Amino acid sequence: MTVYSRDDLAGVLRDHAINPTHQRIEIARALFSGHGHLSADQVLAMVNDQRCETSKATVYNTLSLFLRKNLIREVIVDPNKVFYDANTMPHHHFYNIDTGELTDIDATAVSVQGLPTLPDGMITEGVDIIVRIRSEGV
Amino acid sequence: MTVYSRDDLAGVLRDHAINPTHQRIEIARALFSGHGHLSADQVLAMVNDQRCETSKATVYNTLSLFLRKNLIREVIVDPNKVFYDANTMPHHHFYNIDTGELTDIDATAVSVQGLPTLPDGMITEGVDIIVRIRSEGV
DNA sequence: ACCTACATTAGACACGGTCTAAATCTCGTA
DNA sequence: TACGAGATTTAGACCGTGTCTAATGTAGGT
Repeated sequence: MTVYSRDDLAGVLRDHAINPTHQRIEIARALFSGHGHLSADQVLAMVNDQRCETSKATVYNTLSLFLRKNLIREVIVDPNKVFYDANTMPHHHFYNIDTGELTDIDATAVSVQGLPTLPDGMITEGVDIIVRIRSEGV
Repeated sequence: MTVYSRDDLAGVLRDHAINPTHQRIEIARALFSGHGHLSADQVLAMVNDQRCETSKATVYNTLSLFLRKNLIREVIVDPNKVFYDANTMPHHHFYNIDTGELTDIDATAVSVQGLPTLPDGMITEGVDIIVRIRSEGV
């Protein structure tokens, strides 16, 4: 797990054609800090622990900007919260039903067979596999 | 696609140890009407088109009751809405990003290889595969 | 310094979903 | 038929995530 300086992050943002402002760098810091999968309110909390105060609107704006620029991924597993994932390598997820915890599964080893062909004119945007797990004997 | 009478549905509910009340039968009718995947508010709208008016609370109560009794399944693909699926056979989904439309994929033909072993003491509750698709050239 | 386009902000708002406390229904028992 | 207990339904208040708006701040080019 790499740790990025604020300058590194500015570079990463520029590489994705994103104007690196203070707020965006702090939000990127939170996402790339290795805390795994964060929801918008967790990002907001982390950023506001630091020096640079940021508003809710900016966090939401920035997350959808990062998403559009393929800097992060959206993970939809919880009915009332979206998680954001700084890992853009192809991968899937374990989802612990009891704790809500998400764990990555490297996709290079995983293969899916037997999917039907797509309807005409449709293309695949991505395949998400979610393995829902829980503790034995609950 | 089978069509159920209200009496059939009452039987289905009883088979799942659910007391078949008027409201529950109407909600089951909506879910099993072949409209595919419905959100809570769609169910509410369909039920209130019929004779028997039903409150929002009852729809939510009933949906989670049906879920607990394995009469229906929950499909989580849309960030701001849960869909309910009367098809409890093992299956996966195509999700049309543009229209929000969900289509079933029979799971009997699909196989997944290369998933890592679970952490100790954990068991798999289910594997969901979502193939996100969209129209070519958007 | 000025202009323009972009970025940020507070706070109101929308909406899916939950909770509560009261009303109503069901059904066995007498 | 009347009763009571427990299950069910209900309106409406409430909560949390996420969006929108309109005003303000900021950066870069001339």
